[in-house]
Amino acid sequence: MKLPPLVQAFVLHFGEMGSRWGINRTVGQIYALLYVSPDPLNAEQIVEALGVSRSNVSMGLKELQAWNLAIPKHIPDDRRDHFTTPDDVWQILRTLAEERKKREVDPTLSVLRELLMQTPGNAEERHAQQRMAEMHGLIEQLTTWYDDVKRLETERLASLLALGARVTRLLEAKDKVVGLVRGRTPASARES
Amino acid sequence: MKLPPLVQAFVLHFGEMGSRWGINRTVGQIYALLYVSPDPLNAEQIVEALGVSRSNVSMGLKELQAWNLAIPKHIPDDRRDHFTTPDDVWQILRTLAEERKKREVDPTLSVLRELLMQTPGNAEERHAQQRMAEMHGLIEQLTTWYDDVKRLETERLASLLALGARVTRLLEAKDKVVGLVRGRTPASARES
DNA sequence: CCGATATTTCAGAAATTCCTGAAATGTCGG
DNA sequence: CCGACATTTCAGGAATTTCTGAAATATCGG
Repeated sequence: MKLPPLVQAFVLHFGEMGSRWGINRTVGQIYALLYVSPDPLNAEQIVEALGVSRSNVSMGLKELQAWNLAIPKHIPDDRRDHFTTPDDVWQILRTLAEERKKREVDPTLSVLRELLMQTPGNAEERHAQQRMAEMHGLIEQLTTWYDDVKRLETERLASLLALGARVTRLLEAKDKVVGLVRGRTPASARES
Repeated sequence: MKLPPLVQAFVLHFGEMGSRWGINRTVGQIYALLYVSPDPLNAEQIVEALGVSRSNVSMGLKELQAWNLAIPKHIPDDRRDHFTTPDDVWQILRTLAEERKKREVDPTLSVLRELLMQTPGNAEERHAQQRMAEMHGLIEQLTTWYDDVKRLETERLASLLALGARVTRLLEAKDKVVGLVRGRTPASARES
């Protein structure tokens, strides 16, 4: 691996973290490399930069594409595929959340739903089902919130984050002013 | 493994999902079993229920304790350690978020900080550092938000979620009424 | 259709992670 | 301190995942 020290450190770190994130080292490194590269890279360049096999890069790119974390950029007069990462980090965040939900949450939700349909055979099962219902309720609420938030464009999402928990304090005031808001700005009131 | 069908299905599912969550099958199964059990279980009971080795259970319990997802309950007149999961699912969510942040986010944040301190040697490194700065900014904002929200007690967190993205619409109204709110509720106005 | 180039597939080697049984260690009542 | 029981440690075998090189497939200009 021959890369500028700064880039190399970044790439190696992502390789290491990869395992904690459920992706393998090579995939993490490829992502990191594409992320900091000024221009799209082709597979051969990645091979040279990372010192891994061509086929490994091919598989890694395929996985990154499945995650929507690497996107092919066609370069004129060049048959080879070139790849970048989406450039808006907020978009990346959304993508990551979406994919992780799909892989890590949805299957559990569907299993829980199925198990909650069944009739418990005894007290032990009844208690288990009760606990499953609690978990199901939590996950449903989280995914509902997520579905709600994920459509926000970057700017609003950022300001929502910036507001953070202070929202709840604003909420305390909400009841006091909501009727007033409705009266003055019918358009925004309809949306709330 | 001899368990009521409902429990068994739940336990097996958590075992399968374990790998996607960065924990191993046994740990996932132990957690699931404790989660649905009406009473705390000791290691030997877990061995019987899951059909894995005693030492495996010992290691699994150790890991779950490190995650704060299994807590020892002392049972009078019994030398053996018994374990449960925290019972409030919202608390579990907080714990999970905290631990994942610690393992998956904090190390990256610290690497990024370090790399951003260094002086880039050329245009390529300068660009890389620029991208790292973007990522750093995003993560910082997320963790700030998280630190802000994590202290909320269950009830408020739930209502914050229930509100979801509708908050932003409320925000639009905020500017229009903020002076009014200030006049009526000085405390909440200071915070907005 | 051919030759040149690019990419993918895939069997098995390499690396890593998981799990077990045996031994070591810890803890308690007496 | 001893003996009974409970738990932890850990070396190495088992299982899984990752990676490679070779072969197969795809794509293009001519």
